[in-house]
Amino acid sequence: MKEELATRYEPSQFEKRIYAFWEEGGYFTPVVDKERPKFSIVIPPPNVTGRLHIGHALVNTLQDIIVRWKRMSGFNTLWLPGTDHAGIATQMVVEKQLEKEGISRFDLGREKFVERVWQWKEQHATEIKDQLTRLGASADWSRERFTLDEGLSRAVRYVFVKLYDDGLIYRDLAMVNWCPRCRTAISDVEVEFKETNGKLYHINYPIEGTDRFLTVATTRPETMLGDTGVAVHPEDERYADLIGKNAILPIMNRPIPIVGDAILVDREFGTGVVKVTPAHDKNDYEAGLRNNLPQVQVIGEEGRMTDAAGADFSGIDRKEARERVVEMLREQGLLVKIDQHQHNVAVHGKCDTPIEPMISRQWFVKIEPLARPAIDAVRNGEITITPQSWEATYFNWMENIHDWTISRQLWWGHRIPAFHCTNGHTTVSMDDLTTCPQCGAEVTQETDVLDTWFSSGLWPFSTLGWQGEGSEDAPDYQVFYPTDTLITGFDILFFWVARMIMMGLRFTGKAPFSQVFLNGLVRDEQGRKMSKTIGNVIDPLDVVNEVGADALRFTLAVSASGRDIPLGKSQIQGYSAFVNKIWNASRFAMMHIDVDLKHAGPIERDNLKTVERWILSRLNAVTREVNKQLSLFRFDEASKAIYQFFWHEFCDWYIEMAKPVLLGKHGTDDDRKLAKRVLLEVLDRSLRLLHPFMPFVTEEIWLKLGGVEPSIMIAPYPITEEVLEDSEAERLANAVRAIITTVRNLRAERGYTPKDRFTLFIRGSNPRESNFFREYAYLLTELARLNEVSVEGEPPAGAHLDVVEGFSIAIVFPEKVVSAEQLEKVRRDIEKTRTELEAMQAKLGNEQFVRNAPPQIVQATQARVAELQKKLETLQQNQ
RNA sequence: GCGGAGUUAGCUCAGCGGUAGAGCAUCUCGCUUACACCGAGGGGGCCAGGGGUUCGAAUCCCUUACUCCGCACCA
Repeated sequence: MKEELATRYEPSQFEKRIYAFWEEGGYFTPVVDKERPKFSIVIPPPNVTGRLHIGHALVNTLQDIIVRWKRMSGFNTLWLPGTDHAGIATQMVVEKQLEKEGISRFDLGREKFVERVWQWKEQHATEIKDQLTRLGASADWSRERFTLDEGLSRAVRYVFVKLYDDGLIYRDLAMVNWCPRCRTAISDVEVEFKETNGKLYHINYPIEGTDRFLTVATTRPETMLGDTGVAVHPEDERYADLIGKNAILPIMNRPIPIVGDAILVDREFGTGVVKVTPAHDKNDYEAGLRNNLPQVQVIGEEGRMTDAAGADFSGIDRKEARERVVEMLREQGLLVKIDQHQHNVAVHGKCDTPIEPMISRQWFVKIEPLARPAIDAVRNGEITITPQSWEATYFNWMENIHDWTISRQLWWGHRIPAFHCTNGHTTVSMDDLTTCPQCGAEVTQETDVLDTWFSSGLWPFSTLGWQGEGSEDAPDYQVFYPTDTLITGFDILFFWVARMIMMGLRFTGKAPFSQVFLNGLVRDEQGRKMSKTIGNVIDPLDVVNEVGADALRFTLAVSASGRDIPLGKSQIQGYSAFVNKIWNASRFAMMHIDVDLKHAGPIERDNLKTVERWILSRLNAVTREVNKQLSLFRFDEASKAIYQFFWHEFCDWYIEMAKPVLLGKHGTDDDRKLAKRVLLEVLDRSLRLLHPFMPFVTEEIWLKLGGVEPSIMIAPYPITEEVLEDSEAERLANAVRAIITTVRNLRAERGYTPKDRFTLFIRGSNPRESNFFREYAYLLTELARLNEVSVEGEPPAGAHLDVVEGFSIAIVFPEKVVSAEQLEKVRRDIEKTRTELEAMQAKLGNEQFVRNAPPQIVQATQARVAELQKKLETLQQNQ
């Protein structure tokens, strides 16, 4: 080898250079060719709100592993990157920025404000790209998309218009979730419930014309100002006579009817009397419709009380209003009691502000017709979800889905393509209108924008050039749609995954992807959620700077099983040691390899010795395992398999076994040549196996091996080759390893030093085995530190006897007093062997076991018994 | 309330019907010319409790307890 590796593994020395090398090579960009087998995947577009966190590092590492694996496996592979405009979230961060400057978005006005958000977007989209680059993401940046791009916006507009024309989008006055802080309606999925220790207020409502009261209980006394009725259960004897009478609403002194409503009222709960506020509670809203109760809006869009709440309250905040209402009730003697009450408060997931249910005119998607095919697609296996347990959650949600509120009273987003005229006509149109098609009056465009997830729902096809009817021949769409795999967090299963499935099926007639893998949440070592308040947040870029991208990626892969992922410094450190190991093993190999891959020629299998056959056979098995586990999204199993092989088989054993030959201490020149060739082979294949997990270090090393391909990332991914399988070589090599381990154990147990040398007697059960041990006597001598290995001789009396992997061995130790501790150890060994033997014999003595268990199990048990018997007898001779 | 997941070595988890595993941590011994981010070796578990199915259960079924996550939500 001409080139050598640096003495120390320092990722910062080459990671950026390697990434630039890939970009220059154009390896991230697939060809647009319908004939070639393709693999495509779209990134879950990160929000342009800020920097990427460790969760992004995870989801993008997992995608890159799959993408690199598929690309090396011969697929024409596209990983399409991009970002999401993230309506509310981005608007919020920019508003906060403005706040620091002492202005609000209203001071700027819509147009100027949106300009500011675009500036923000440009800056952060660049930053996000840089971060993904540092992680090694092999995404095709030439196809980078943003949800507000012109093409994607056209697709959004087309979908909106089409759904409207099909009667699946409507505009209506309805009870919606209103966020007073963001001053917009939000959809059901954006509402989160927070368990809160609140209060339950019991209030007396006087009954008109009597001196009786009805006691109602409420958690939100301020809403009573908008009460327009009191409900009891129609069959409740306690109150039956009151139905039809009026109660007097305290403070407001307004008569409100007492109605019977079996749906709203649960007789058993509380006093069995419910105040009805149709304008500020979903259940009350419906009860109000049933009983013809008027809707009085007492809380406005900003969470302040309206004029309808009366002069005492108009304009004050809803929180303050609550205190004042309670105070007034107390003064009037109508407050019965206040109980502690634990209940769930609905808050806006983005800003934690308590939701105000409110009647408002909004745009909705009639969802049921879209949901049905989406349910079927998962049910009939067109789409699989991994881990499968999420399918139940998916069905549960889809089957109980409610219409989707898609309008947002925001400025940042896709403006709804509806045009209102002064005569009250509304027209939805692909083209911008200036006059009303119905009456010719002037029109203005709807000011609301669409829910961010409306555009994200089209992501798998809008990013590939689909823009509605007539755009289906877009080349990327033709070649890469439908995509194959979607990898994302389970937290956006409803927000995003479900919507993509619905939209994809509706508009392209195809499921947008066939496999969904939902990854877990990254947590800290103690399983806690990472949060700024706890201070346990790990910034992926810090880790990359510290230990390199490869160590971080490998740690994430090893930890990712679909469940929550505990991540801490110790884990990352452990796997950065592994990268270091790869580096140093490669360094060692390259000191001996003297011909590059291009000129190495095929391996002459007939000349291979047992140890070489063994390592190649093991490598082949690992290759099978990795390919299989990756196809199942078992990143943990796949990465652990290579880790185990590379470190504990290749480095710990094979390299050590090859050293005597490589260093010229043993064997012929041809032996050495062959050993070098095998060393190169195993290193090459291992690097290729590892590449999807550790792209940088594998490339840095592999380039120096002089392969045919210009980059490891387009070299073929190893596949299983039957000729490499060799169970006999594995059996014999395992025996050698076990014998060496046994000698090492005994050395330690008996208190000998590494310098003490022993004589080993070993016997094969046939001439072939004897020859094998004769051939590898030098290895036993070297690695077990012996002075002699005797294959023929009879061990002298007093030698330590044992049976290892079925082979009888005897070891002659130099004179040394055997301590009580050592005798104890022998005794325990015997005890352990005897216990197992007895258990096995009992099994065989059980007629039902022999009769019912599969024959191979019975045989294996018999074989084990024979082995244990032999071992027990041998061990007993040591006493 | 409905649904899902979990409870295995000190920690984090894998194994999901046939002799209890890994990583980290811990202890002992070693600076053997790739690597001390190393090597060799050791200790440590009635697989949450109970019941059942089976020749055989950490693994399947039932049940209890606790934890977590969705969804729904009673004022």
